[in-house]
Amino acid sequence: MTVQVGEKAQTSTRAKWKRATSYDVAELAGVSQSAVSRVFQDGASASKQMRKRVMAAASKLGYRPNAIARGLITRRSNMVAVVMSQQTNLYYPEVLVQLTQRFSNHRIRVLLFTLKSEGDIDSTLDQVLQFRVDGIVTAAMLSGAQLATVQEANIPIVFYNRSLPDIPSNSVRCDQEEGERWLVAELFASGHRTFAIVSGPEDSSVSTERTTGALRMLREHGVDGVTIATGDYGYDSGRAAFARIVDRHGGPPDAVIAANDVMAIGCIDEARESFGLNVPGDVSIVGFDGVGPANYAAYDLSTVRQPVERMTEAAVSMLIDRIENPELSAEKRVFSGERIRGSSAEFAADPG
Amino acid sequence: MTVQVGEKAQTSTRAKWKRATSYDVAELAGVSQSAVSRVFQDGASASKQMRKRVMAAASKLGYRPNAIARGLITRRSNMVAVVMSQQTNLYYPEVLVQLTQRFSNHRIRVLLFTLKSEGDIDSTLDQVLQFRVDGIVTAAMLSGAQLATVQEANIPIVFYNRSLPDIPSNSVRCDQEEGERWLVAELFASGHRTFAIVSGPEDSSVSTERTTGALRMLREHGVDGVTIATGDYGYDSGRAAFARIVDRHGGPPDAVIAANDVMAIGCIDEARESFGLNVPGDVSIVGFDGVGPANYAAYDLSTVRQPVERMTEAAVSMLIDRIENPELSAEKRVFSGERIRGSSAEFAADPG
DNA sequence: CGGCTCATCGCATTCGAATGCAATTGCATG
DNA sequence: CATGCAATTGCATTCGAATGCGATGAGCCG
Repeated sequence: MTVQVGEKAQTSTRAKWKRATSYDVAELAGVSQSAVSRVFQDGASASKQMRKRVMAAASKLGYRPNAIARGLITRRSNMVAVVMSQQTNLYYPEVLVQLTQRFSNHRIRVLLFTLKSEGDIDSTLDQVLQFRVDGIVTAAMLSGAQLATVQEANIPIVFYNRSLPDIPSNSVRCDQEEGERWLVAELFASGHRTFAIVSGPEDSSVSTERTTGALRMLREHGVDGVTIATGDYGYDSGRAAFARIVDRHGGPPDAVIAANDVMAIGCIDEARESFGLNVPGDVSIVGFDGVGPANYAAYDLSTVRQPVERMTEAAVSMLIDRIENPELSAEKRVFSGERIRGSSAEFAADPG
Repeated sequence: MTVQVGEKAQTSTRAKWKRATSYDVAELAGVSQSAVSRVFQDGASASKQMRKRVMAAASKLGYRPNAIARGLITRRSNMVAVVMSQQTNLYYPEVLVQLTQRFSNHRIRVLLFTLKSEGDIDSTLDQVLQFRVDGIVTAAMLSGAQLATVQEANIPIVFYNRSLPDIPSNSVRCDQEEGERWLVAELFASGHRTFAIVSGPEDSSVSTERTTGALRMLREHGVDGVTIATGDYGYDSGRAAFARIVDRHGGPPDAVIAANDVMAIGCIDEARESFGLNVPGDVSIVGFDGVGPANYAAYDLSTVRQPVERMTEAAVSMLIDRIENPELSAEKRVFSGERIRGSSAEFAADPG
């Protein structure tokens, strides 16, 4: 091992390979290690002069409490796991940003786990458990056995935008079905009679909820034989889906219901560019989510916006409650989406 | 403390408030704790039958090695910090997703830190250091003092899309200036003579690089008196900026150079909707990044795409190299952006 | 059959901070 | 001045896994 000092500017005079510990600080300050520990805690008792001496020594050594060691003894890592499928973050980055910042306000850090698709949670879950996170927010579905594993480990968990029916578990979600029902109702009320649906990936529970919600409402209105094309939530898949729909349907339907905004935008572009159709004149197109591009003037989607602010706030406070109060019983919070009447679909005039 | 058992279904017969430790497993298996530890390590020596006995006991107890405790003794947390400004993730979620997945392939987890703007790193950096991460990828600028702090703590750090001139540090970035110079060159070659720039937030170093890059090239072509409007990388700010530009310029310039795609899209919509202008007939608009919406048919931006795949791959492997090999000297990797000739700007015909 | 090597295993210690308990001090009160 | 109470402080232990070292045993060779 070559001794290589002085190459880099050492701000401090002590060239240290090891980071300073509370013992080092204690020694320099001439106090006990416990004292150092207490100075760096919130509610601990330490005199003013003690604080001063310790802080002086600490800053001289560049000491920072070791969160790992602290976590070991306190059994609190101050980390939560956020589990997301790739899509969730790609098409809804606000969710992650807001979760992170809200947790951070509570001095909690986010350990991020992303999944290629909602399928491969198993190995991920194992990792989550190994890191002894204080809690979990998951935007991916878990099987009953997986949930049991988590509960056995006594780790509070909050489901984001999914919920396990009949199982007591904490969840925060947007009412996908209600949103779809409104969209369908508006479309139907304004005269649309033939419909097509662009669904998301098969393993996306959100897509399933939206699709079945729309289908159910359509059936209630006596609409059957709805063409369904599957996409992957991406723009290109939306365009391809629209083309397939026209093909299978033998022309454009009155309305296309896409499982998210990005695919809806894809549909609009395909309708306009490849088929020379007028949106919403020839075909109405609606989406779901209320993401940024839905507002772009070229699209101005009719959609349902998820109240991300309130949902993330709810998820964070719910999880923190469960962390501090493990015996709290389960709770499910369901938010209605915000109904947005854009110009991508012909809706009846706003009654309001 | 009320004893409250049986409320929830306990899958296992042992109602445990504490998670199983390696000692518990050792006891049940009738071996030493060291043996358990070794079975759960990669390169450690343990006989086949030992493995079997220990694994049996472990799975019976639902044992999982405690990554926190392991991190304390090995001085490796197997976590890296990813520091991002809000914008980076909102307008470029791929970066985070890819970093996370690539690290995860190396059994490394991502601890996420988001900043409202690039300004408030100080408090964040302190947190990063407390968690004893093995390394840092930062998409936010650090001051010299901050970098010194990190280096003193012996934590490898890789800058993503920023670099400190004259300071040896690891960085991976896209050549913003080169990209802007190409855009300007194309615009100039195709006859544009009056220009405006929509810059990003003042504290975004990426925006600064792009803006000054464009300005420099313009000046080299003898163009002066360029109108500059400031945005915040968001769509609405792009629209507002365009309006201000027209106002100050007394009509639309030949070309608008936006610091990112989203603002470029905002400019296009404002030009078309509010001013009835033709893009690119009346005004050419270019962006930067190559994000998803840049491809939408309604916009089809001329832009420079960042090679995110290669950049994240480079950042991850560079950081891991430094973690495993701390004495490696600094390295800067600069990638050229991919030049995209969309239809949002009138470019001379592709020579290729 | 003796001696040797090598794989395997257990013992004891270590990582760095938190905390219960006891000792000490300071301060106010009677 | 004696007593009581509360605030500080230090000692010793604890959290859970990793690891150097020595002990044991198996297997191999001569």
